[in-house]
Amino acid sequence: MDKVKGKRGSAALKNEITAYKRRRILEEASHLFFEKGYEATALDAVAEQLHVTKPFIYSYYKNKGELLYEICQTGILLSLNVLEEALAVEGTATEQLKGVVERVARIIIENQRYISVYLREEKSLEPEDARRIRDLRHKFDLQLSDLLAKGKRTGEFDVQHPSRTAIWISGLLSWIALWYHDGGRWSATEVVMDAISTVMKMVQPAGAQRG
Amino acid sequence: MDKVKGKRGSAALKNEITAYKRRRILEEASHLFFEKGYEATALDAVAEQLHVTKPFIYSYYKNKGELLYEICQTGILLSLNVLEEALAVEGTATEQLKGVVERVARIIIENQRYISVYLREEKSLEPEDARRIRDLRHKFDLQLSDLLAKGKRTGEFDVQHPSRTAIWISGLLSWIALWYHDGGRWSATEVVMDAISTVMKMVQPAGAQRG
DNA sequence: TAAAATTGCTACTACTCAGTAAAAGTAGAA
DNA sequence: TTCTACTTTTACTGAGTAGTAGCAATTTTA
Repeated sequence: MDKVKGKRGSAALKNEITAYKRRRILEEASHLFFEKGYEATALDAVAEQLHVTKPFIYSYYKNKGELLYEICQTGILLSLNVLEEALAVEGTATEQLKGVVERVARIIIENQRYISVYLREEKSLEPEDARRIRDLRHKFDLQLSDLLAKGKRTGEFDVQHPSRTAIWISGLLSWIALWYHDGGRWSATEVVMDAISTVMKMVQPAGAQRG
Repeated sequence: MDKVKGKRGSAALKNEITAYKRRRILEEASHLFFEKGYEATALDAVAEQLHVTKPFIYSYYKNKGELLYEICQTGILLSLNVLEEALAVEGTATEQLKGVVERVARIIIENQRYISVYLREEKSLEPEDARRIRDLRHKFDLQLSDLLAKGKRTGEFDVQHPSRTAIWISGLLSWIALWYHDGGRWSATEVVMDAISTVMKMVQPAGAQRG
């Protein structure tokens, strides 16, 4: 009767397998979009990486645009999730901000391809998809802004305009995705540490440096 | 005998006209590349904007890639030129850095389309072109780094690692091109002022804030 | 083992677009 | 007007690729 029937339980497994295939397609697509750009990457090339054919991809994704949408969404959701994770840790605004920058910077380095595809290919998204992504981005900036406002109230931070400062900070973090590269002049840890101290300088009040 | 002959002087005028046509093509191309992306923009569309045809463009540019190269180059050269202009003004490291950030931020807002096409479409450049652009970019970061090192020597700045800080600053400036938009929440002047104070906070030593 | 359902592939269409050959148009010189 | 040189267009080719119809292979169910 039900679409999800048969030996109960095997339907769940099947869903897992379908989800796995979708994840693998997304993963290879993100690599190629990152390396060659969205428009310049043919789905045949993505299929080849997976040792399957193009119609295989079309039976898991509606079209090329959906693939791009999910990559962009993955990038921003990963960041948003660790931001919320860091905010859930009890502590002063200073401690929380350090936690946010550390975790987000790390997740950006580890998932660079998702974030930079998002930053570079926003214009290739369908308008409706672009709006949804922008909303997520906005949510990120808003939570960061709230944290800055909290630190301002407690006197920990000196920021005249939390929402504008939040944009600079989220810009600094995004920027990592655009220039970092493995085996470059600086290690991931150095970059993360430097991001933390740079952000703290941006918000610390006079006479409070060296923390 | 000479390629440049005929009524002497008219050759110069002709060169000016050719240069003007090239500039106009570049300008329209930069608008479309900015709005729709490089790969997604057909040269027929660029030609249409200019009320000419595609072969017209091909008689002033060798191919589509050359157009992209010149757009990217324009973006970085504009920034590099105002940086050098600001450095030529006598003053303390603090004064010079403020001058640099103000001018570069302004030029980035005014020429947003060139800079953001450069940031987004670097992967679409021919390898050789990409290298040349990277060299210009590197020159920018290096001069900024030298300024920070100078301020460090005089005790005006507190930066442990000038070349890394230079990258954060040039990232902050580039970031403007990616999110600023006319008629948005903040005016160009507000953004420029905020960029200056944010950068100064990043480099100012303890107890020196509010300058 | 046979029927049914699912999954993936072969082979294709329809279209877009970079780049070009060659003709047509235009302006100045004689 | 006619020759010459240059500028711009018309009309085309060829390559690449998003997306699909329908078949083949495999697995599941009975």
